[in-house]
Amino acid sequence: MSTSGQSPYHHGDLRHACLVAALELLEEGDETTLSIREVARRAGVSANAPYRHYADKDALLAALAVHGYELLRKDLIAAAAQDTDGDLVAMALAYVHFALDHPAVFRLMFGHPCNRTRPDVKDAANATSAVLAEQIRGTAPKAEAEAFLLGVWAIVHGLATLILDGKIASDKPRAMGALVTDVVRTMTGPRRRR
Amino acid sequence: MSTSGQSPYHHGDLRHACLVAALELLEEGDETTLSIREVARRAGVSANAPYRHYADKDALLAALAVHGYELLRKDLIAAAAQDTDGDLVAMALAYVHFALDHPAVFRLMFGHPCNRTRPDVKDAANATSAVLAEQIRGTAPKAEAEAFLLGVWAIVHGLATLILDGKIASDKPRAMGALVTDVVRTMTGPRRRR
DNA sequence: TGTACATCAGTGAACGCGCGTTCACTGATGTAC
DNA sequence: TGTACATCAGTGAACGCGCGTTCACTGATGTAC
Repeated sequence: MSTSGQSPYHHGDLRHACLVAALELLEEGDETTLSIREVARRAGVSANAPYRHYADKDALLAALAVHGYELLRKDLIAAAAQDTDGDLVAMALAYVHFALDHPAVFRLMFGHPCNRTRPDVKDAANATSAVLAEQIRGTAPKAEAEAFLLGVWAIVHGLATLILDGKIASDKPRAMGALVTDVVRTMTGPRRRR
Repeated sequence: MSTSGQSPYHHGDLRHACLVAALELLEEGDETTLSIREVARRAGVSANAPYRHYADKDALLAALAVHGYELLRKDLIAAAAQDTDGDLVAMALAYVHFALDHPAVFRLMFGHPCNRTRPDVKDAANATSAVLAEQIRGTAPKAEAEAFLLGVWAIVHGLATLILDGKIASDKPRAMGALVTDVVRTMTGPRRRR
């Protein structure tokens, strides 16, 4: 495997290059602008070369989703280390920031059918939500552990998607981070005057 | 405008028929299976007839989104009447049920670019979230009204999308409705032992 | 160290497909007189 | 009540497009002897 030479007939690591190109495409637009042909173009390779490494388009999408779940999982683990006991703010921020940083990947990860059909994607998804679940359970009131877990997940996921879809405006001087912090504190903190 | 006759050259209400056909298509699959040509086929009309009523495909999608927002708004208003003071369960259930009953429309309403570009869609979206906001504000603790509003919206929207995307399993005997009720009560009710 | 050969990772051309959209057109409708 | 005509709402054929995917192929690589 040598990458030297003027016109390398062998690419070197086309599998990875395809993944990177596909991620670039997703960052630029949405899932509909992603095609095997464009990925091949970006990788500087003929239109059918990617088929050496991905059985079909679905396989490439699945690989992207798996990659996304791994990234998110790492972010969540790093954030969990910052959250002191009883506080879930750092994790919530990590979740929302991931969505804002990789909108199309995030949508692919949660909306695409490959989540239902591909075992590898399901595994990656489960591994990621396990991190989330463990951290949330650590701060949950004992009697309502299950509902609290789903509630917090729904809050961070809901905030992420609503912001992503422009339903929660950011035209205020207040930053998104402050907003997320506020909401999470309000909904998970001790309830005050009704 | 007569619908009698053996082979009506004039359809009668093709505008509406297109909308209905498009909704059917969305219920059956996802947004990618929706095409002007298929809509025309369903309506029993030539491939370009819909262009009499919708400028282009985007206009049709926008009309679908607007229709979806109006349906959701009506559901929310009906639910609001059922919610006694301080309780948001009926509205939460209405929101989630709408998403489960019309998954593709729901995704279109929140994920599609026409939400950002089409003023009519934005108006419909605002009218719908206004209903939500008014009802939630009525039960919000005074000092945290804004954060509480976003928090509750995030919970219902998060639950809806997570369930829709199969992230929250329904294989337990426990019904989705009970789950949603539980989560909403837990997250909005008085906080107990930590 | 050199060579034959299996294997791997690409190429280039071609396929069929369904799509969005446009064009020139025609059949039906309703209104003015 | 009858007729000319503008207008509306469809038709049918065609366009170009980019796509996913397959095919037979070739250049490069590495390994056995």
